[in-house]
Amino acid sequence: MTQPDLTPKTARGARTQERILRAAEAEFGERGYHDGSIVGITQRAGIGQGTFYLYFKSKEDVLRSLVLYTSRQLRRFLSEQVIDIDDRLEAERVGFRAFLDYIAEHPNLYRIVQESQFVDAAVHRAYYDAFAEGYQSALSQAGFQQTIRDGDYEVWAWSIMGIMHFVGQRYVLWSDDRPRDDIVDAVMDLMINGMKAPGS
Amino acid sequence: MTQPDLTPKTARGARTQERILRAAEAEFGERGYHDGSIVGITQRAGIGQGTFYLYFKSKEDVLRSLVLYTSRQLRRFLSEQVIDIDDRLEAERVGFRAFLDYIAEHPNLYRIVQESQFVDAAVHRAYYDAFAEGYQSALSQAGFQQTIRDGDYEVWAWSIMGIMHFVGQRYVLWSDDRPRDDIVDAVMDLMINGMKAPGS
DNA sequence: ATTGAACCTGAATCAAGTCTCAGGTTTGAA
DNA sequence: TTCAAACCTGAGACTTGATTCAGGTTCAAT
Repeated sequence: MTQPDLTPKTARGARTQERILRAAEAEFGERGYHDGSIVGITQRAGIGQGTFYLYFKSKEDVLRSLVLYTSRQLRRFLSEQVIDIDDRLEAERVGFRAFLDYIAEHPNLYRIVQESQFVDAAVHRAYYDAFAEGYQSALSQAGFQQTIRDGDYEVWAWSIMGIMHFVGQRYVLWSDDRPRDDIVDAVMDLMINGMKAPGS
Repeated sequence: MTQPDLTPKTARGARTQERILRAAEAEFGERGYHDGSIVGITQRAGIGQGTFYLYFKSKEDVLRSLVLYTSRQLRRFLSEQVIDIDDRLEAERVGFRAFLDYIAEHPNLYRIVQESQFVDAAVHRAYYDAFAEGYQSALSQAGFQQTIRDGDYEVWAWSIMGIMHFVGQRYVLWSDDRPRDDIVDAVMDLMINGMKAPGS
């Protein structure tokens, strides 16, 4: 009843686990979670089917791993891009641009995160909670320094994530017919200045 | 090779088709599209399995029907709520509130629309394109009347949809620990005034 | 009362795909 | 060189569920 330890013990094992992860990213990204198969993953990885189960408990388990991986990688990437920008609004612009570039570069990972909502809702929610928390504290900091207005930063954080998600979906994943810079400008204009007419 | 006509010819048939649709809404909403089954749908509807195929080509087909149904119903509902409000910003507030109330009332339908992304991407995208178009033309109208600032209304429309989606997901579907009015106020504050600090 | 189009049934068919397992190979520390 | 832990294999046991179909029922028009 004690489940075996699935951690690779040698460099060879670590390499194989990594190949499985990359193969699963391609398989799920291209065919979706349900149509994607273990056979497909192991073939892409160039290993036997049984090998998959040396490193992952199940099909669901590898999806979870991919979501956690994406969460860490994307948050690290965004914070790296923004680390030495003092102005919050400028950081917002750079971060938004970096996000669009990331999903353009990793559409499969991004799709997998979305689909995880219907496979393991908890891991999907944890992904967004982690982002929201980071955003909210960045906004609080900026508010304290008077870089931005006072406001309900928790709700704002979720609003900003919503904008990023939908705009990224529409203008990067579905079609990239418009220059990314224009998109970023339009969004920043809305987020910074709002919709209110000048004389009112 | 000519596929049969699946339209109900009598009131009885129409009633049965409607029961299937409602049963599928519950089944897919509660168990998800993939875990949901035709057996489950037909049992909820109180009919035989074969009857399902008198009115729907396949499992996918009934999902498509539900998405189209939701698209029409939600857009009708929102435009009804907003029809005699002249001020666009006030209309925005009322529309947003109505949207939150709708998904609180119909979480299953809303989940199904989301999941359709991974079953029939075209119908999912059409759902959002229809909304975006409506939004964009409402914003253009308001811009013409100087109710709102000039801007990239297409990108703004997708931004607003993103906010509605994420905020609805977080504060209605995942948890309703905060009063809906507060949420609406916080979002409207951001959308109307932006984040910019007063003296800058 | 008759009739045929519309409607309904659910057991059987059939395809897919996850996960296990018994047996074989590789590796590196002693 | 030895040997035990780690690693790898892939056929097949097993489950699940969408869809079909041959046969039965309802109902409204004649």
